[in-house]
Amino acid sequence: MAKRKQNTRDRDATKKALIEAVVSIALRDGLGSLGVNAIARQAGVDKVLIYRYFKNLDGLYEAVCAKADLWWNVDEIVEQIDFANPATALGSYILAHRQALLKRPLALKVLAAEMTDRSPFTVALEKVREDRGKDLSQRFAARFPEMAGHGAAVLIMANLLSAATQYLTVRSQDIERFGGMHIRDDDTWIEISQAAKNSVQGLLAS
Amino acid sequence: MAKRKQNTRDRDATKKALIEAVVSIALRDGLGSLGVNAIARQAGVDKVLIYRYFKNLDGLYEAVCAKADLWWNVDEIVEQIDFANPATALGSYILAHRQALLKRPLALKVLAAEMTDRSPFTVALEKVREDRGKDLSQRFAARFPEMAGHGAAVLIMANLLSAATQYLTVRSQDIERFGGMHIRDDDTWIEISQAAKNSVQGLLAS
DNA sequence: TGACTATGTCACCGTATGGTGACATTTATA
DNA sequence: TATAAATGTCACCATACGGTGACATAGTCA
Repeated sequence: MAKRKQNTRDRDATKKALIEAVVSIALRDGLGSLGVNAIARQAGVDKVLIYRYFKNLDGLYEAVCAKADLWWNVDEIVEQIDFANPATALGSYILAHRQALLKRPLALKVLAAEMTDRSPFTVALEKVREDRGKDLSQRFAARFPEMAGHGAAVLIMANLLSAATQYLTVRSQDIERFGGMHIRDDDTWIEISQAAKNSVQGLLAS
Repeated sequence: MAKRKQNTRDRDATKKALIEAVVSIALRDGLGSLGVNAIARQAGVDKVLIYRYFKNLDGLYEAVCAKADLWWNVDEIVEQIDFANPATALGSYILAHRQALLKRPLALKVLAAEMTDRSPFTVALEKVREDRGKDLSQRFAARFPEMAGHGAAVLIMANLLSAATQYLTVRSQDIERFGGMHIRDDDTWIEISQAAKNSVQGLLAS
């Protein structure tokens, strides 16, 4: 279990071991299982060093957040979006959003934990998510000025579909089906993307 | 804090006090704060009675689930739905779904907790939710046979919108906004319902 | 009444937690 | 080289947890 540290006295290495221990426990058992004792044990280090080097558990958590990429980069999303028209863009965004989340298991754990607890992890996620969200929606608005004419309906649908994608992607880590849909299958998500595209298309045609 | 029980020796009253203590703690602090000591303290009863009368914490939880209504009744939803056409039906379902959840704060807590933990609460919720969901979708299918012609797209959109409603309603207990939408305002949800209705209408027209 | 059960109180155990102070040893500085 | 700081180990504290056995008292039934 414990990554034994030999006699090496290296502050940076110890801090790194602690940070990695946090991530490893969070991924294995969830953020709820984090604690000084468990983290120190996992890092193979005395727990007192957490207080010495990070002052707090929260200080350690903040250090983890600073090193982890908790959310997608806008460019990473944009380059997977088909900007042919607003509808196809939104359909492909769903798939890109889901893939970006799946690439970040820590983000999935934080998204799950933020439903019940507030921690440095969740506040860090809130912040970066809000920034990226605004950035992305601005890029959408810039490419599709015609969307403004249709009121807020398209924006609302985008938010709804984004929320659903987030929720179902997190849940798909634990459950197989939601309302009959096999939310772990890529095929299902292609159908979801298509249905969303067609819906928004109908919305714009009206 | 502790609801003092006087000298009354009444097994049923004690069991009731324990059950109510579970609910009260769950609503105040979340399911994660439940434990023998806290529950017994809240009920003003010795913790050993939990083991005597319910065998386990899980036994007590199951008793709580048996008495609580963790999910909406289908009739309660159906009577608020406008079955004029599939699109308006789905739009009104969103509002009915949200209202039914808001009426059940314990359901909201369980929905939040099931993201990170599995407990008798979450399995009970899973079961009743699945049953009611199937029932409701059958009623939809019976009233709108024309939906079958449009493939699974409408069903998929119904599931997505249901997931989004569930997620955003739970989150609205803790946060004010999601992607710029004020998810606590009833006005916002009317707009959401309208956007969803128009989307599905467009989907059926295509 | 007497015996027995049901109900409830209390003290206690082992374990784990978050947190702190005292000590040892390595490294760097004067 | 002598001194001080940095790094790490260890023992310990108070608290809370889940869980159990021993005991007191109220109700019930023969």
